[in-house]
Amino acid sequence: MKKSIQILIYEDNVLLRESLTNLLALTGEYEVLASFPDCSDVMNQVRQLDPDVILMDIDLPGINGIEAVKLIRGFNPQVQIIMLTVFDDNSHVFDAMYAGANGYLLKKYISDKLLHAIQEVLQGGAPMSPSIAKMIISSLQQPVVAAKDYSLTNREKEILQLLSSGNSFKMIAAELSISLDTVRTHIKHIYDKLHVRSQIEAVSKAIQEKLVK
Amino acid sequence: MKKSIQILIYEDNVLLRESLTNLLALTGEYEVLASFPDCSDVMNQVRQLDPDVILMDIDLPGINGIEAVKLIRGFNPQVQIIMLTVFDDNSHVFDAMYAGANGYLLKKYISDKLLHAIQEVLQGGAPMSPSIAKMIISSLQQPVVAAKDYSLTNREKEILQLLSSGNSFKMIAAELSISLDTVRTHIKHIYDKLHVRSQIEAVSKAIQEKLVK
DNA sequence: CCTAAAATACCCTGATCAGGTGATTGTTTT
DNA sequence: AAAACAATCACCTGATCAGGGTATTTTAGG
Repeated sequence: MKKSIQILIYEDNVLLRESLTNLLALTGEYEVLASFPDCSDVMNQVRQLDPDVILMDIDLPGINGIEAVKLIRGFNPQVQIIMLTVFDDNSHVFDAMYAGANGYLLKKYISDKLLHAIQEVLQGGAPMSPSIAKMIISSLQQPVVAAKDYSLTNREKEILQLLSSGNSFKMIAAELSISLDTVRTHIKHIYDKLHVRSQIEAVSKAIQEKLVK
Repeated sequence: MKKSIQILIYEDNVLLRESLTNLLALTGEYEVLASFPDCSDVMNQVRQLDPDVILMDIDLPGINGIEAVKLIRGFNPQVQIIMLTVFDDNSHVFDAMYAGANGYLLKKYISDKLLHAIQEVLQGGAPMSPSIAKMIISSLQQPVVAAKDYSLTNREKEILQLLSSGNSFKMIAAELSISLDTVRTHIKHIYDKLHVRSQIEAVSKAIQEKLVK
């Protein structure tokens, strides 16, 4: 008989906590090691019980689920963590992702998707509800919008790129095989167009506004 | 009788193209308006046929799927585009996302997930294969992983931050109410620790390695 | 209490950068 | 053909930065 998947649950709602436990127990493939209504002792619990998967509610009293993930990730990079949340809004999801969660499931999809989500994280995937995935996609598509037009010529863009990579005027001149004075002329034009008065401002603005890679 | 969902297919593999068409036709809910082996006339085709959903192979001869998405998004922001790909590696996926695709399906999951994925995009979600979702999550978690330790003191970090925002030494001195020479001393220490020899290199490195916001 | 680290400050010299002015050549646009 | 733009180069002046050394005060740890 193969070893069952060991699971730890953090969920403050008693009914949901018990439903989850029952749901997982019924399958026979999963063993719920324990379930807790809060994360007050999360580090010791995870260390001692050493689960394969953690189901973590985001909205917990005391230490919230996101803080808990940070704590866990501080000493355990491999346990698979699936966040359970009623929020499909912005910041919570991102914070949880940054913290190091592996999957995100809206509570309304739990009955449909939980078992599938657990399988996915164990296979190295990142399960998430469609609307959450949509948020992530949208956030990644934002950079496309950027890149204002300062009417820089190709040569000016090239020089701004080199400057932003840490090259001095002298190095740029050598790199492009042109005179130092020519580099300076281009730099002056760049300053005029970007409305800045020093290399620092130019580089800062160029990187901030994604004028360079 | 409700109107069927109208679909356009771009896929260079003949067998797969026909399988997709048959699979969708069998359900009775979808109507394949047309299917093409390349994107040479994609703009006119999308404009005239005006589909609800487009299935787009990434690896197409001539204009590839990612370029095609950019072209389509140029005039049609609402059509739902699902990318079909054999790649679960790096850049292709990101490029497609930046370009404005709505979902991403690895070809090996097509038979299992295609119908479900179409439903999801039509409901405003973003379907994607678990491994692709994983890539996205990982990319969002990088900022957490980053930030090497150069043993900068808090004051040095503060000054590096101000420098990277475009401030001159003079401005930093004024901002922090310390002497210009003190700023210079801190700067020297920062250069030593980062192994650089100019403000440009320092700022470039600081932003590159996410030492500053 | 004592020490190490951090933050503060000053001086000097040479290198680099900013701003202004002017000029030549070739290409593109009108 | 004329005008506008792009890329190239030069010179001059004053400002800012880099690198070296030295030194005092405050903070944090053992």
